[in-house]
Amino acid sequence: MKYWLMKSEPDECSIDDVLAAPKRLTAWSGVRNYQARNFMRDEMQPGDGVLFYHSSCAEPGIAGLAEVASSAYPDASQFDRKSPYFDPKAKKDSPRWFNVDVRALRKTRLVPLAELRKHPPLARMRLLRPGNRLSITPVSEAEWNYIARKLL
DNA sequence: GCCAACGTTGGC
DNA sequence: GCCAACGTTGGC
Repeated sequence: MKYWLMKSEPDECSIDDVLAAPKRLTAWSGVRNYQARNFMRDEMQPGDGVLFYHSSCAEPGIAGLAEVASSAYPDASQFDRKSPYFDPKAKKDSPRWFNVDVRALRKTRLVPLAELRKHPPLARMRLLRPGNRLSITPVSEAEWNYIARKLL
């Protein structure tokens, strides 16, 4: 069992949106970064823990808890000409992009990015590294436990 | 809206 | 395989 932090823009898909969705599930499609793709395709397992993070908004931070709900499968949006995530180089028989399904578990209080930075045990979190832009980052078990017990 | 950091593209 | 140009991310 592993732990992850996954960023979503709340204007596009907030924790409330996923909680309100059928079965509280959403396909985590649209990821177009190879490192993030590889995490989903190669390392994620159903049941892995997910910190649901709101990015590119007034108050960026952790907004909820979720879990990985499927193994990875080809991202449908890469083949959809009308989608902003359409990729003309992707082929049906050799997809470039993959995604997992994510199930929302519950909303938490909003733990702002600025607050996360104040906690020394979290100083090495991938999310907090200078210049980090990855939309999916691994979270260590120690980081996960600290956040779950002390910050949520 | 700005801008720094980063990833990708494509010419050579 | 290098690297400049370009596009994107995302906090502020």
